[in-house]
Amino acid sequence: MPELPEVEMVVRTLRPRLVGQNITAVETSGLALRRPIDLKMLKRACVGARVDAVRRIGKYWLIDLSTEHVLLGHLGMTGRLVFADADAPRAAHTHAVFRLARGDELRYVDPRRFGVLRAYAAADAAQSAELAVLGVDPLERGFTVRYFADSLAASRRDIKAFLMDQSRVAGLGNIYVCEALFRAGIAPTRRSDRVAKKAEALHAAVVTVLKESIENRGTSFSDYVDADGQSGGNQRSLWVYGREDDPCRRCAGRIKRRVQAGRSTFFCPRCQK
DNA sequence: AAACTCCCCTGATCGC
DNA sequence: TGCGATCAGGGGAGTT
Repeated sequence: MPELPEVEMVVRTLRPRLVGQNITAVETSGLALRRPIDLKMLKRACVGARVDAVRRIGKYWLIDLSTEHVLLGHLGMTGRLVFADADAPRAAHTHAVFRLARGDELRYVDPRRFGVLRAYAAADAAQSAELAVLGVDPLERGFTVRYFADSLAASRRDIKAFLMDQSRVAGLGNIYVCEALFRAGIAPTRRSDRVAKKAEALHAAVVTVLKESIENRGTSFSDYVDADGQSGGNQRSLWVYGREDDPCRRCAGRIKRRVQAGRSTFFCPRCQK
């Protein structure tokens, strides 16, 4: 579910409600996410900690704690972070609860349990299994046209698979890959090293598609909400994703769907070459 | 290096 | 109305 813009919205809505707050206790459901949750490590990091900062790298959210630890999470397909009063009933599939000294709780809810929730010593986080493999975040300074063009030139995979690969560009998922390729006018099956000439246009398309979605508070198909419980509005601005057989908004031709790397790709055969 | 297949898990939807 | 098949915005492991 959540790709870079949705995680960015979660981080932005967490920040004012969480920074400066103190965590007094942590609980978990006992069920594993993608991997089992290490409750001992979560407690070591969180109990008695003050939240110093909330940030994002790719699709990961990070909470910096005064204990010199970092809480790191990924929302998978269906993960949510929600605030609730401590005595409010817990939603089904609540797998972690962080009690705040203020009296309320931050809860991690994830029906499909494809998410990640881990704590690291602050000095170790960047070298963690999750973060060490990530490429450049497309909204950071390091995402230059040069970096992107060189990276494209070095790959013979199709451009859809390339853009989905978090070790190249960290944060794009199925929706924004489809949208960025449409915006740049590039067919999803083109070989990466052969779109190098269009690297600048594709680079701009990636950045624009992400920024526009953030302005629209992210894309909500079914379950995505930010930490205030708000749905996004970007689903109304999509050009191709989820629009199989609908008319292209640019040329009025028919939007097609094909399966690539195990996932649906939506594209306009007339607008994307 | 990259493509495949299968896997993790729940829930919504669709065709019969 | 019920029921199974299929699909979903995520990633990873193991195999060619």
